[in-house]
Amino acid sequence: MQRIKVKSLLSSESAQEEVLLKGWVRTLRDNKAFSFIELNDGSCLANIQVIVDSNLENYADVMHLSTGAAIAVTGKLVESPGKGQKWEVQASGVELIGTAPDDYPLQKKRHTDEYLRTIAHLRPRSNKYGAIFRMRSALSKAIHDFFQERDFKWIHTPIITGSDCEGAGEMFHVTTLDLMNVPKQNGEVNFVEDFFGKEANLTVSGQLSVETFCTSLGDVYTFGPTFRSENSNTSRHMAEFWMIEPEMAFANLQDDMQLGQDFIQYLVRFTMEQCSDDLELFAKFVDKELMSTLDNIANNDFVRLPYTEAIEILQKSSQQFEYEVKWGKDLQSEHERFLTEQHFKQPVIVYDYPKDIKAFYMRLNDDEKTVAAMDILVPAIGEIIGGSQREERYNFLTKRIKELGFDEANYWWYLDTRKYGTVPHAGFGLGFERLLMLVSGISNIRDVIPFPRTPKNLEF
RNA sequence: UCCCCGGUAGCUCAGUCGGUAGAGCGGGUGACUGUUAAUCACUAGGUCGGCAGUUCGAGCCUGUCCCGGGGAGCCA
Repeated sequence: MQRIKVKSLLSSESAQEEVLLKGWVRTLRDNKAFSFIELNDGSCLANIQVIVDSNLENYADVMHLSTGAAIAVTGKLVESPGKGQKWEVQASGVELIGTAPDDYPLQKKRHTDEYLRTIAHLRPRSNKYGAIFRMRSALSKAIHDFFQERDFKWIHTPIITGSDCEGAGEMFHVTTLDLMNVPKQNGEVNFVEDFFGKEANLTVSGQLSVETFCTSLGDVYTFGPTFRSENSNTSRHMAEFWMIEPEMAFANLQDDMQLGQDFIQYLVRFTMEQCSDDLELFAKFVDKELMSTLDNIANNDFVRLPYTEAIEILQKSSQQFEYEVKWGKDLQSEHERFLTEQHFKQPVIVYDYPKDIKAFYMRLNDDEKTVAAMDILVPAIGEIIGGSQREERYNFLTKRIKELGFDEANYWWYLDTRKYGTVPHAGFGLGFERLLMLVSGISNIRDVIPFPRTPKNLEF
C-alpha cells in the first residue's frame, strides 16, 4: 500500500477504506478503551486524529507512545463524530518506527523562541517553525516564478570571490593556509602561497558579477547565500543570509522602483493565496495585525519620495529624534520608522540620495550632488530593498573609483562592461529573510532561517 | 562594538528584611468508553549561569567573565 500524506488525506472528498500514513506523534490522549493520536507528517500545519481501539494486539505499546515518536498507521478514513475535525483515521494497525524517550525537548505547550533556538534541529517539529519553513520553501519557488515569468535569467554568481567590492561589508576569508604557520612577506600575509594564489573571500554581494551578465543576457537575477562578517547583534542581521539581486538592462531608476514594488506585492499576494493555513497561524499567534499589514502592502502603490523631501518632512515633524536630521546624512532607523509607521503608514521608496553616503557604482544625477539610488522601507522592518541605477558612463565611473581611492586595476572586468556596449541598467538587493519576516510577522531574523549564523554562534 | 534588562526544576516563572527553595506545565505511575494543549489522584526532579569577594550565614550584596533578550551603529 502506498503512503498518503496528511495534507492529501485532510482534503479528501470522501471516506476511504484503507490508507497508510506515516509521521510523528504530536500529542496522545488515552484511556483504557481507546487512544487519540494527533499525527503530523510535515506536509501541512494540521494534524490528523487517529483513533486506536484497545482491542488492537499491540495496544499496550500504543498507550506508551510519547510525543515525538515516529509511527506508521494503517486504517480507514472516516468522518469524525467528534467536534473540531472533519476526518479521522480509525486504525487497524500501528507500527512503531522510532521511539522518543521522555526527555524529548518539545512539550505540548508553547515554548519561547529563545529556547527553541537552542534546539534548532528540532524546532521545525513545532507548529510555528514548521509553518515558517514551509513558507520559506514556497516563497523560494515564487521568487523564481516571478522572474522567470518576466523572462529574467537566473545567474549562479560565485560564492568565493577574489574581488574587493568596497563598502559592501566586512568579509570572511577563505584560505587553506596553515593558521599556525602563516607565510609572510614584508610583514604581510603572503597570499601567493594560498590556494588561489591571492586573497579570497566569501561573497558579500553578487551584484558586480550579475551586472556583467546583464550586459549579455539582458534581464537577470541571482538568488543565493551571502556572507558578512560584521559584528552585528540585532534582530535583523546574520553572518549568512540569502539575497535576491535582479539586474535589468536598458532600465532606469523608475523601472527599478516599479520592479521592486511589483516583486514585493507579488510575493505578499502569493503568500496570502498559497500559504493561507500557515499564514493564519502567524496572524493568530505572532502578529495580530499581520493581515491588515499585508493587505495594505498588496493593494496600494508605494509612496515615492525623493531623499530631499524626506528630510523636509522629518525636519517639519514635531517628533523628537535622537539623531540629527540634516541633508547629506543618512536616514537612521528612527527616521525610517517615522516615515513608514507614522507619517505614511505604508511602504515608502526613498530615492535620489546624496552621493557621498552611497556606493561608488550608483549613477550620478544631473545635479551632481545626488545619485540614482533607492531604498524601499517597510513598517517594522525598515530597509528591505536597496537598489540603484548603475553608473554606465565609463568616465564617470573611473572618476568615482579614483575619488574614493580604490585601485582601478581591481575593477578591470567590471569596467569592461562600460567600455564595450555599455547600457543604462538598474537593479536591487532584497534580503530573503527580511521578506520572510515581513510576511510572517516574525520579529527576529534568526527565526526564519533553519540554522542562523550570528557572532559567537555556530551550533548545528 | 555601545547602552539597558535578564539567567532559579525538563519548560515558563515566583522567591518578602541576607537565615540552605516554590508553583504551573511537562515527565513517571494509576483511574477514566469520544478526547481536542482532556480531566482526576499520587510521585520523582535543583552545583539558584561560572569564578572570586563581603558576611557567622548569599538565590538575594560587590567585582568579573560567559550566555540570552531589547535598543543603537553597520546593512539586506
